Order: sequence, then structure tokens, then C-alpha cells
Amino acid sequence: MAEGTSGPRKRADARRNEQNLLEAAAAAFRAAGVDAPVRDIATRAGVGVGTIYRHFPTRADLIVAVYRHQVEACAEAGPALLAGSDSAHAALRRWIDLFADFLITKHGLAGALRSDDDAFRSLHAYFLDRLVPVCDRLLAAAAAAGEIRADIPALTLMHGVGNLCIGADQDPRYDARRLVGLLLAGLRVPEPPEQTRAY
Amino acid sequence: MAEGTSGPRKRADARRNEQNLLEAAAAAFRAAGVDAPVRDIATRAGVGVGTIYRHFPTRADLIVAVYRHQVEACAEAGPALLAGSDSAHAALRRWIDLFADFLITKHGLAGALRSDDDAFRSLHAYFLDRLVPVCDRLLAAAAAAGEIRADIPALTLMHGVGNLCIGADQDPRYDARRLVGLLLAGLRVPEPPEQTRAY
DNA sequence: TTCACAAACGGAACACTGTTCCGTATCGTC
DNA sequence: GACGATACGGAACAGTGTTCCGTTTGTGAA
Repeated sequence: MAEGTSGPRKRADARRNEQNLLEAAAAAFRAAGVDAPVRDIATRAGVGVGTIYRHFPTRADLIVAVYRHQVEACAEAGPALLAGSDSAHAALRRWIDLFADFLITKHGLAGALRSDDDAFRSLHAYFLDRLVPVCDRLLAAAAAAGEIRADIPALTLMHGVGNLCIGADQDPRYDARRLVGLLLAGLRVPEPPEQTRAY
Repeated sequence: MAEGTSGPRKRADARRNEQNLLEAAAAAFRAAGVDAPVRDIATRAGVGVGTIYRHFPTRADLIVAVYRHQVEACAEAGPALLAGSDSAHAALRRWIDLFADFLITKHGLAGALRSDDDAFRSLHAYFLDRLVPVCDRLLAAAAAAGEIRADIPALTLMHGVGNLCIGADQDPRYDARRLVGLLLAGLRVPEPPEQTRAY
């Protein structure tokens, strides 16, 4: 995974191709979303399709590689926001906005995160592993400060925000950020009496 | 569209096949979601694929035909709930629960509703045409009663609820109904000061 | 009852996906 | 320069949706 993991150094052409592939994939994702056809990416990179699969066995691997920096940045922004904000809730809100912005600007990424396709399972896992703990800390801090309810798991919230971001770049009438704000607002109030849960 | 629209009556075998197709599609959708392969549906119905396309030119047409009754029922429940509930907000809440339940129990329907695939455009249009006005009335009534904010368009809310329902049947840890409830709760409070909107 | 023709059917064929596999080319080393 | 390991390319396969047209079937008229 990480660059420096022991093992014999890869051949020069392999390293070059991997780099080309990352750039080509980033461009293809920008142009056609994270579902861009494998052949398109291969052509952009000037390699055969086999080379893609050798370097990135699943599409998830490729997507993770392309967006790893941004996911890491998002993860690191959590504690920083918590330290630098007036309230934990404000930090949470800003962090969620960061996360939502990231998803909204990556065509189809939010959808891929929700796909039940096996090829996307590890993408899902990576996002969750990396970001849920961060979200959890923000949530816990805000709950401890009495600013929000304490009964929503970070995983649930992130799923929800991710879902709200699906298709946000396709319909100008759909304001995902607004809905995310609404969801966060819903977090502030105690759950209303459950008149409707018992059908 | 409607059964009774003039024109010469269809041939008996055509009517029979259409009926078989509807039942086969319903079964296939239950078993494999609304993305069930065309050939599967054709086989279940004992017809060739050409016959599907003759009766239902796009997948959206087939889905709409299969679920029309339930969508209509949902649409009709709106005014009924408004008349029979203590408050407009309670009616809204119940109606949204109805809508969410419908989506959650139909594998992949929520996702299809969000797809940018051309084949699903008319599905999207049908749902919106039929349900947005209903939602709008509930929203307007609740807003008029001062129970919720008045600045969220029905279209936006329905998109949001639909999105939250995506994948709800795939991950037991994901509680879509809970999040929908949170969204509704967010509707009750005035929008918090926008500290984060101006980055 | 038979006939003729419009209506409808079936499924082969095509286009476009992802994925695998192996003969060939290239790199790094001795 | 030669050799072995590494990596490459793209043909081939499998699974989708969709179209098209030769064949079959239903129906109304003779």
C-alpha cells in the first residue's frame, strides 16, 4: 500500500506506467465520472487494459489511489477543526461540509460508495476506516458539550451524508449541501415523540 | 398510458404477454432488484426479449407499470393523511415514512431514481410529477401552521428522502428511516446561523 | 371454413461493458 | 551482450442492453 513497503523495487517502466495511469484515471474521472470505461483510461495512459488490472486489480484500488491524498486531508482536518472552532458542533458542521464537498465534486463517487458491486467493496471499506473514527470524535465532542443528540452513530451519519451527495452534480435543482445542513440541524434537537414508528 | 385510451383493441396474445411480463418483472425485481437482466425477465415471462421492448420501450416504462398502483396509493394517501392527522407536520411525517418504506422495500428503486441513465429519465419524471405536488401540499400546510420552515422545496425534500433510501436494504447497520426522521426533525427548527457557508 | 394481412413474436446479431490470459517485449543484472 | 524475471498489450471471453427482420399468429372478411 504505502510507497515504502519493503520488497524489491519495481521496474522503471512499471513505476512510470503506474504514474501515467493515476493521471489518466484522474482525468477520466473528471471527464466521465468514476465509472469511466477501463479502455478509456488505458488509452489515455497509453497502455493496454491488462496493465491497469496488474497495477490496480479492482476499480476501487484505482479510485482509492487517485483520491487518497484528499481523503487523508479530510481525515486530518477533523482534529484541526475541533481544535480551532468555537464549538464542537461548529467543527462537526465544517467537517461534514468538507466531506460533502469532496463527494459532490467527484462525479459518481458518492454513488460508487453506495454500490453493492464487489469491485467497490474495498473503496467503501477505505473511506469508512479512515473517516468514521474522525467523525466519531467530532460527534462525541459535540454530544459531550450537549450540543447534539448522542444516539446517532458516526457510520450512520456518514452514510446519510454520502447518500445525500449522490447525483448532486446532475440536477441543478437539487441542493445536496442544503439537505446535509438540514440533517445536521436535525441532530441538534431531541428526537420528537415517535407517533409514526408504531404503525 | 391508461388502459382505456381509445385506439383499436390490442390482440389477445399481446394483452396476455403484457400481463405475463408485468408479473415476471415484478418477480424479477423482487429477486434481483429493478436492474434485473432483461433476459431474465423475458425467460420468466416465457417470451423473447423483443417482446419486452415492444411493450415497454425503456426499463423505466416497465418499472412504472409494475409500481404504478403503489405510487398512486402513495399519492392518494397524502390528502387523506392531512385530513386525518392531528397536525400537518404529523401528516407530513407519516407520508414521508410511507414514501420511504416504499422505496426501501423495492431493491434498487431508489438508486434507479437517481441514475443519470437515459432509460430512467421517465421513471424519475413520473415519480416527480405524481408525488411532488402531494408533498408540496403537506409541506405548505405544515409551514402555514408554523410547524416547519417554509423554505425547503418539495422537490428537494423528496430527492433527499429518496437518496437516503439508497442501499437501505443492503447494510443492516444503515438505518435509512432514522436518517429520514432526522431530516424531518431538521425541518422543524430555523436554519442555524450560517457560520460555515462562507468558507 | 378459409384466406389474407396486419400485428406480434422470437431470438440472432450487434455494441459496449468488465475481466482474464498468455505470447511477446522490455528492463536490470551479470 | 546475454539471460531471466518482470511487465506489457490486446485478443478473447462473458455478461449486459438494444435493434432488427424473417416467421408465426390472431382476427376479420369472404
